[in-house]
Amino acid sequence: MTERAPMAERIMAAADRLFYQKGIRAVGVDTVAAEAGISKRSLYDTFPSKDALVAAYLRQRIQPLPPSDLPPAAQVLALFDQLHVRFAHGDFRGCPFVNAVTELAEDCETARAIALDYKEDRRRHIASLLVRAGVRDPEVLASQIALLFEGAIASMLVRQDAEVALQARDAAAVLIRAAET
Amino acid sequence: MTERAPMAERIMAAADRLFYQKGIRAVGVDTVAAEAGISKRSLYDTFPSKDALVAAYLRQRIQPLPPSDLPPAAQVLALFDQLHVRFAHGDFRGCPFVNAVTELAEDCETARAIALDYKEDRRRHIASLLVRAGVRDPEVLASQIALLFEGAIASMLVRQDAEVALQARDAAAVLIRAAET
DNA sequence: TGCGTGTCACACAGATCGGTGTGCCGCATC
DNA sequence: GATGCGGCACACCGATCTGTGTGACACGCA
Repeated sequence: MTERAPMAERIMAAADRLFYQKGIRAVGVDTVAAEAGISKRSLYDTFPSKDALVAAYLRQRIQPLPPSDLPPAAQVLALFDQLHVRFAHGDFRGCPFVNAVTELAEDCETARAIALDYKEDRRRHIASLLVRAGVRDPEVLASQIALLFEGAIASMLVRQDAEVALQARDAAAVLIRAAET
Repeated sequence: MTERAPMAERIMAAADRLFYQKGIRAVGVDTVAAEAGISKRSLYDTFPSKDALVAAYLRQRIQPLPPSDLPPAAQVLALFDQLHVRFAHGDFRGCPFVNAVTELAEDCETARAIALDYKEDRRRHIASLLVRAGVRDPEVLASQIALLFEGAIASMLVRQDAEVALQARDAAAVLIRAAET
C-alpha cells in the first residue's frame, strides 16, 4: 500500500528524468534517490552500482516504434515531423544514447553497445521502409537519412531551434526522390 | 628558460587534450595542472575559475578554415573528406562544442554561445561556397549540408566507423546536384 | 503476540571536487 | 647583499561523489 509503484520503477522514473535533463555525470545517486522518494540504501539494494543504474536507464530508453498505415516513404519523413514535435515540447535534450557516450567518454563501453543496438534498429527500420518504397540502394540511403536525423538532433541541441527538423526532412525527401525509379 | 612555453599556453594545451579526450566534467583542475606541469595555484592565477578555463578551451578550438583553390562545390565535399581523415587519425571524440553543451547541460550558456558562433561561421562558409557554385537556395542547402556534417560526427562517435563521413559526402553531393541549374 | 521482511534515516568511509591560504625557494634586478 | 616577485609545494576548506554499515520502525503473517 505504501508503494504505489514498485521500487525499481520509481527509481527508473527519477533516473530517467534527471539523467536525461541534467546529464549522467552531473547527477549523483543521492539526488536520484531523493527524487524517487526512497533512501539511498534501497537504491543500492535494487541496483548494485551507478553504472548498473545508468545501463538500465539507457536500456529503458529503447522503445519500439508505433506502427503506421502511411505509405513507406511518408513514414520515413514522418520521423522528422515527430522529432519536430518532440523538440517543441520543451524538454528536449538531445539523444540520450549519444549523450551517454559523450559524457562517459572513456568509460562508455556499455553505453556504446546499447547506443549501437538502438541506432542499428532504427537504421534497419528506415531501410525496410525504403525497400517497400522501392528506391535504389535502400541500405545506403537509410544510413544517410539516419545521418540527417542525427544531425538534426545535434543541431537542435545547440541551436534550440526546431526548424532544423523540417530542413532535415526536406533534405531526406530530396534524397529519397533522387533514389526513385 | 625554465618556461619553454608561456604559462597560459601550457595550461591550454593540457586542458585541450584532457577536456576533449576525457570530457569536461570528468577532468578536474588538479589533473589539468598536473598534465601542464604546473601547480594548481599557478593555474588559478592564470584562469580565475574552471568555467573560465573551459570557455578558453572552447574559444581556442575555433580555427579559421584554410583557403583552397578547388571549385566551390568540391570544397564543400572536401569538408567531409577532411572529417574522414580526422576520424582515421584515432583521437576523434566528436565535436568539442556539441560535447560541451551536452556535458554542461543546464550550465551551458557560455558554451552554447561559443558553439553557436562556430556553427554559424561554418554554415556561412558553406553557404558562400554554394553561392559561388550557383545552386538554388544556397542558404537552406548550406543548413542541410551542415546537418549531414553534424550527423556524421555524432554517428562516428557512437559507431566508431569512419565510413559514415563518406556516406555523408555522397548524400551532400546528391543534394547539391539536385539544386543545380 | 512474536517473528521476518522491507524500508527508513543516519552516519560513515575514502576519494575527489573547485578553490584558497601560506610559506618557501630561485632568480633577476638594483 | 637586499629586495621583490613568479612559481612552487602543501595543507586545507566545505561540498560532493560512490558505496556501505547500522539500528529502528512499520508492516504482513503465523
